[in-house]
Amino acid sequence: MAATETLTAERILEATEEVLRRHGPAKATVVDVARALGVSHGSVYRHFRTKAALREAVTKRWLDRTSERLAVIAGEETPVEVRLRDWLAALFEAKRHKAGDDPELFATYSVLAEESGATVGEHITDLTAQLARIIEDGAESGTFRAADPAAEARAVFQATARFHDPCYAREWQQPGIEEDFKVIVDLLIRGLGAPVRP
Amino acid sequence: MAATETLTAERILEATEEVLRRHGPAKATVVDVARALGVSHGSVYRHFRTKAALREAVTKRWLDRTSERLAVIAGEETPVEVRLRDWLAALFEAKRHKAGDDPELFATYSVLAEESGATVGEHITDLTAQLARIIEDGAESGTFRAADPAAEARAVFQATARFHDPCYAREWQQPGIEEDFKVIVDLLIRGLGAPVRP
DNA sequence: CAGCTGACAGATATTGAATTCTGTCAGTCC
DNA sequence: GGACTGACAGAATTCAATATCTGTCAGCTG
Repeated sequence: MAATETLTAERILEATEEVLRRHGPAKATVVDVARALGVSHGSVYRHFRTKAALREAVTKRWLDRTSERLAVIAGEETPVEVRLRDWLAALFEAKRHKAGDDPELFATYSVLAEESGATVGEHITDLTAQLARIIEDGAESGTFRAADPAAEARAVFQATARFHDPCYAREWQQPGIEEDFKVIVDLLIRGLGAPVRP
Repeated sequence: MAATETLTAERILEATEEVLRRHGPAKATVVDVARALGVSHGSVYRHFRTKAALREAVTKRWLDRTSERLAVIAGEETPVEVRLRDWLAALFEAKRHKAGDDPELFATYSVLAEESGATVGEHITDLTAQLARIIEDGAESGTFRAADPAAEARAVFQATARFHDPCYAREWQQPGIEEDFKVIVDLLIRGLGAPVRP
């Protein structure tokens, strides 16, 4: 399809996503990607030095989509304790939705993420920075008494790992998980120094 | 060794641990265990209905050893916020020590735990009950204002997963993990209603 | 006769030969 | 001459034959 257009990194990434969706992470080959694009696999290597680099780029695209959506929430003007809660809920909801909607594709991306340690690390740094911004805002407005927003952001992120780390994906569909989420987030927000919600 | 003694479940469990240590979870067979004991593998099946049951029993023994050690701390008479901190630190230290000391054996037991969902579930229920007791004590003494100690115990356990869940084992040796632990535990203890430590 | 053995059927794992894949590059085609 | 092809070497993966393991049970043994 559309073999007439010039071959770009973007088009290769799209084709790679499609091949991964179809074949899964174990069986998706560079030859498959080239075939889907109607080119020889040598051409793919002109844009990505290795198969690992190609997979890493696909992973980055996928992670960035979530980062961008969360950045919107982090930038809102709502009260910080509401904003923090919304942000964490949005992260949880995004992950749970992806995992529940198409478990196979989610498993595929989980494998990719496992491979691409550095890329995932950057993604986590990014998300933690968003959290730190919210906590800083809270410190300025007097809602939180944050001694070290960056450290507390990391703590909040890690303490809620159960609701965003793929290794817990199977638990996201269980009943009662919403309550678990609420109790942990309440504890953390109170720990940051905010008054308890009614 | 000691092939003259009668064959008991206990002796089989010991031999199984040894075989697992030697061969790893993938290659440890019932025949190996029987050979180590100097009996036929049919005899092993007299005490454990299946290989899975045998592995589950080994896993339970291993988990129970940790539970027992932690129960001692949970039962101490120290101030609750100190006791809670000590308990969580002991859990972290126990896991980290096992993982760092003999990574291969730890990986073996992680695989076993993965297989034995029910047994691990009971172990977690047990640990959470210990935590709940500490939080209840804190509520009685007025240090914590616990609305629902059982729920909060689960929350504290899950929020500190990074420091006891085997899926994070590789991070336990990294520098800075101690600080991460402290920030999360501080946040949780403050969230439970305790005053901040100096 | 209670506890154990060892042969057995079906399921699972191992092995090595044959295939497919990755990454390169000299050469082709606009 | 810059983008692309396709043949190639070595690495990684299949696949099927082969071996091992699990779980059972009739019969042995002390």
